[in-house]
Amino acid sequence: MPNIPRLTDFLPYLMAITSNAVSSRIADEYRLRFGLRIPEWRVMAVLGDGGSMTQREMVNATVMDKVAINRACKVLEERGLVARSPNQRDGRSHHLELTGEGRALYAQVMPMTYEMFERIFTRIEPSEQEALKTLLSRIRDGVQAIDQGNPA
Amino acid sequence: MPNIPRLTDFLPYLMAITSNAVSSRIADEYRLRFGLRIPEWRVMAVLGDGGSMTQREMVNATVMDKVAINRACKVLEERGLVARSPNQRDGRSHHLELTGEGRALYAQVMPMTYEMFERIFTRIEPSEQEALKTLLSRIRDGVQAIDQGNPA
DNA sequence: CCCATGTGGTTGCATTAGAAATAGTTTCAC
DNA sequence: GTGAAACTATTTCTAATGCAACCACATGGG
Repeated sequence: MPNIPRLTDFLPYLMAITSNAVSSRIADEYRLRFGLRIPEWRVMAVLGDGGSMTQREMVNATVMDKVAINRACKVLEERGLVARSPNQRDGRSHHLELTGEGRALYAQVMPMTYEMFERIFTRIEPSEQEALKTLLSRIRDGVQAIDQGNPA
Repeated sequence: MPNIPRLTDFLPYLMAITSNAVSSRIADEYRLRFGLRIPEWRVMAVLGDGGSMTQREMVNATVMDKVAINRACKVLEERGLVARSPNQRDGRSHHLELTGEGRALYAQVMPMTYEMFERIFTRIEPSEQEALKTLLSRIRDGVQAIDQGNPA
């Protein structure tokens, strides 16, 4: 049986520092070139992909906090990248979508994102990338299985 | 050629949310049972594993910020889990090590850590865990290769 | 219709993380 | 030996993150 793990051999730690390295590398690039932070980029990504949606729908589509979504939307709205329109079905929420300017930026941001990703993951074969995705998904399942037993 | 990635299919995003899920699950457990936060646990882990060392050595041994190390050490010292002793060779720094009480807590914390890890990763075969480690290491290499070209 | 309850969104507050500035110490060239 | 430059640790300041309370509207039961 494996004994007490060294920190530098402990998977949750390795995942944290690796994810952090990747994220902050990409985040620097976004801020530098587009003045976008990660939450704002994520909102643009879901709106660019999914079209018009409410904040709640964005929360469901991502694992982001509703406050993070709200703040990101507010910033993007002030920059004229996102527009709100009333929701007839529910007066509490609005439909949000990219403006023309927003779509123009989206068209710039996404290729850069993909290029950035390719540079970092050049040496990782596509098959390995797929394997990693399913592995990560299974790990999330493992966490969730425990959360079921120990609801916060 | 793959086109613009969906957020929910974008590896850096998946890594971030997965790592976050794992970390916060473990962090809750630490805080609940031992009143330790992640940085404090990490310091205990390296001291428990490596014996006496300076803060700078801890910074090198982990990827943690020097401020985070310093704050964690201060908290642990105030709780009597870690002790400082002067460094004859260099008056700027101290040697830090676990006290008896610190080692006692370490002996409790580490098995719990490992048990927690096993619960989350039950369904991930040891061979897959190893594969994941090397994959993460290669991804870090990829980030570093870019940082070389674009020094901050 | 009216009240109780639930939900989307917003704001405020506390916690955390990191960058920049500071103090004290060492090292090295001269 | 002295002064400049570099380094360890610490403090301070600012930005980011997440939680909890809150408001406005919606829904369902009486």
